[in-house]
Amino acid sequence: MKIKNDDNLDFALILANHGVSKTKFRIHLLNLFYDKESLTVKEVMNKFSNLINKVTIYRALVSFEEKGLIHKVPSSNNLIRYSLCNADECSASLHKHNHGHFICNNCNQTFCLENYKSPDIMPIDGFFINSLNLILEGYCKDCHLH
Amino acid sequence: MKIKNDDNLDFALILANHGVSKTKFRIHLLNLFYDKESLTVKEVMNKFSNLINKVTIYRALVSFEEKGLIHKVPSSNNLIRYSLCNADECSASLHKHNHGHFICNNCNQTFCLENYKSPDIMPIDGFFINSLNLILEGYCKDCHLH
DNA sequence: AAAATAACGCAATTAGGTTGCGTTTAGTTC
DNA sequence: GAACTAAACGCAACCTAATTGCGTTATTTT
Repeated sequence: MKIKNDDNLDFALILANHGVSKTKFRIHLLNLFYDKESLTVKEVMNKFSNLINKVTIYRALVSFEEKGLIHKVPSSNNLIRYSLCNADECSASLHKHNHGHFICNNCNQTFCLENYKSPDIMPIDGFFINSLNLILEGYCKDCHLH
Repeated sequence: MKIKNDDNLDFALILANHGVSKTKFRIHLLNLFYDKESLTVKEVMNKFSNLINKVTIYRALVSFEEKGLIHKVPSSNNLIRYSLCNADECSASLHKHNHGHFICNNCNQTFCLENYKSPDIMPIDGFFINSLNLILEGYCKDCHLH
């Protein structure tokens, strides 16, 4: 289950525990990830009303990823998309969700599909698996009628 | 199972049956897809020794996709990647594979993981699903030792 | 509080992907 | 199979996402 930020989490503390600098921007960015299923750089820029330089966003996302806070989500629309790691399923080197994610081909929003279960990760000879993602794509309700 | 081109397939005929022009390039391109699990534009360019203009490749891929010959495969490295449709599982509007695909984060090669089974597609209210992909990422044997 | 380290913003650059248009090739009709 | 139509092709230019370098500012460490 996704943790909501009405749990009154201390985002600065979470950053510290992961060895990430506690700048105002990065605290707010982490907060964002607890609200949204997944985010692209563009979405983050919009959330900050374009007041934050895009380079800063790119570097913060890379830093979060390196420290195991977030992980990339594959998609067909060639945009880098990140999602929050959850302690139950993600480790520093192995990322997964137990459910599928739906990405709208029009508005690019992402939704959790709890009904779609991901298979468990099992080792396979010759492959060093870092992540497992079950990706569904199509159109969400709002975009279907366009 | 993946059909191999030692089945002596008539690629020109397959193109014709899908309403795609049978140019020399497109016949060879389709042939390529029967050899390789999935392809990016870059990989196609290399296969043709950069003799084919990239625009031609992009447009051929879009055409193949529109006519239901290939479909996009999501990945985290923001590259457009296509894979051959198989008649068993893909229709014009709904694409899936019954097994997972492994993408190497280093060499970008793709491998079928038949041991990983994709869940069946089931309709969900408010979502119009076009594709389902089970994506595993990491490093292949060759790239792990770098 | 001072020194060391990392984040930030700006400008410039790279790279994947797209568009317009004139030319060539494939498909169609007689 | 010659003439016409439609689509594919190649080139140049363009767009947008992502990256790099570097001087400045903020954070972390001691």
